[in-house]
Amino acid sequence: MKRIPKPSVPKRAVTIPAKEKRKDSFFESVYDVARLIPKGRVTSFGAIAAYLGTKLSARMVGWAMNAAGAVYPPVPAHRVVNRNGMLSGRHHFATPTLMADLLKSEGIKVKNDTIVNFEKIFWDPVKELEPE
DNA sequence: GCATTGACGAAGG
DNA sequence: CCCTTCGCCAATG
Repeated sequence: MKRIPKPSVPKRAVTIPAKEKRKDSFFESVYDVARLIPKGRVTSFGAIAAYLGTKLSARMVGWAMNAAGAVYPPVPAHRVVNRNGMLSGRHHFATPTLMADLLKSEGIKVKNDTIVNFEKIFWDPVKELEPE
């Protein structure tokens, strides 16, 4: 059992626009969207950030993902890659190959640490998920 | 408390 | 077209 390096889950909401008070914290929103990613599909940090209205803070999404492995329920962080479709976060998994392996298990082809047909399986929360 | 970094992204040179 | 810089916000040193 590997010890999780502390969730460091922020108790406070980040600088989300007040109208987006749907979640208590920015991280929570990120996890929620990430869990909504259909199997065999992937999305990018920027897409999630854009859905949350903080597209300029795409880095925060990545940071949230870092803590994602410590939250519950587990977040399929392996389905989240950068805008390039590269497995930028694979190095943060238990093993460098875990992320690619998980993606392959879902039918996603990974070539040279990059998702094949990234644009085809790209899942954009802004498009797929309609604002209430 | 200030400086640096970070699973990003868009813009500028 | 490739490389560099800025922005964003939070965490860590």
